[in-house]
Amino acid sequence: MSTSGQHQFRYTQTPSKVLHLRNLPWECIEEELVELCKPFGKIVNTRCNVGANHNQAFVEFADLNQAINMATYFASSSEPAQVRGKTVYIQYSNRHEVVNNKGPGDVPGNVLLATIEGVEAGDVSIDVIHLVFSAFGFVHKVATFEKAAGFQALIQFSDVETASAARESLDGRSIPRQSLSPFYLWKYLLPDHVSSCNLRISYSAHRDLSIKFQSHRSRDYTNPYLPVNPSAIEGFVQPAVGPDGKIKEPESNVLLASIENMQYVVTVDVLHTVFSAFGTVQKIAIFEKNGGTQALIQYPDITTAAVAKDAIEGHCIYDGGYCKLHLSYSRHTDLNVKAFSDKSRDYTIPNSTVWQNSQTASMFPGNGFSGGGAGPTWYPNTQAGRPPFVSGPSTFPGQTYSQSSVPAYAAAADFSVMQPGQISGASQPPRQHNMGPGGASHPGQPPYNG
DNA sequence: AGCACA
Repeated sequence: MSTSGQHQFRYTQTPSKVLHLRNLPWECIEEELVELCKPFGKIVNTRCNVGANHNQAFVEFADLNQAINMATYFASSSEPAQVRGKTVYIQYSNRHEVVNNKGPGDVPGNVLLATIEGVEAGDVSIDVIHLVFSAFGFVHKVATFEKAAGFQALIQFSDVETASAARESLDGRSIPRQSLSPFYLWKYLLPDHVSSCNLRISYSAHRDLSIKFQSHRSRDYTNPYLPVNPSAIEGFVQPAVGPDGKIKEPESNVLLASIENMQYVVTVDVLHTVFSAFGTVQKIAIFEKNGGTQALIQYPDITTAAVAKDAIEGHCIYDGGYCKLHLSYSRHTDLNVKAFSDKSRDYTIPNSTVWQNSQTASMFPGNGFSGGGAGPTWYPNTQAGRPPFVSGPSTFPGQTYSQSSVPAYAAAADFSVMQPGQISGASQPPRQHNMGPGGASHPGQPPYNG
């Protein structure tokens, strides 16, 4: 002690919340440092493998007193600090913060930067990106763009934790060619010519993306009132003006859906699922007209209706061309429907407990995607001739192959998103407000409740 | 065993 005191005397150390550690085992890892240091306080940063021998490190504590605690403890302890049996020498660093080896893309934030490798910008739609990332939590905004690195997207989550979970699970993975969603709309995620589609994900320095328009390049799922950029929508799904220059119908917050080739029963629940992908559905009414089935779907605003209309128009609810949807704007602006019947719903009436349970969580098309490629793919025409939805909500197809709870993306080679019906939330009101397609929540994260 | 720079 007196000798070491003399050494200390030669190298006068002013206390710092950064400690310098030396004589560490070669290529000591962060976890080993943390193990050694965390009893003394909160570690905010580390830097390992410093020096020619890779046997030095820096540890930064949140508080100076924590560093002092550690330094003085080992200075007077008969048991030296050790890592893997090697004595570690600890002093105050002559620096006051750790600058670590993390690049800018490694600094956690709530916005992710995804580079989608091996695709052209037009190959992966913003809806697919939204679907994939929504498995981890509510996606606030998405912006896509092309850079030298390729096709990229910024995905904004509520918080760092959600973004980190998504990054951990998705970085280096591929977007699967098709999901197992029974909803044809979300079944084929990639065009045929795309052979692989790797995701490289880092953190963006952005905290809040500025989205000017809802378009095929950018979406703000928190703001249904954001105007749709007509030029950006153009060529995305359906131009609003026909080739014959026909005057487009006046927009409305209520959509009229005609269901063509309705080989299977289309229930209010099914429509709610499909249309909720674009925003809050307020009311639905199903009726017969001219021997066909039609439905009115009411959104709170025109913008949401416009986005939904453009995205869904001409798509089929089921694979095989079944239940093809044709959409137009209704002249209605506020439907007068029964709160709960087999042909209508008013979701704006709170606490309609009769149907609430079936509405919560189990109604997202994105949830159908799963199983690491191993789960059964659901086709309406393989259900032993039985129409899929006749028995009501409990036979929602996503639940027909529900398995035990699996963490999202647990499978080795493919996507594995939790199954519908596994999100607990029987007490959640049906307010999957502004959820995009596949607005599934990660386990432990309740659906967004605006 | 004695302070990094990406």
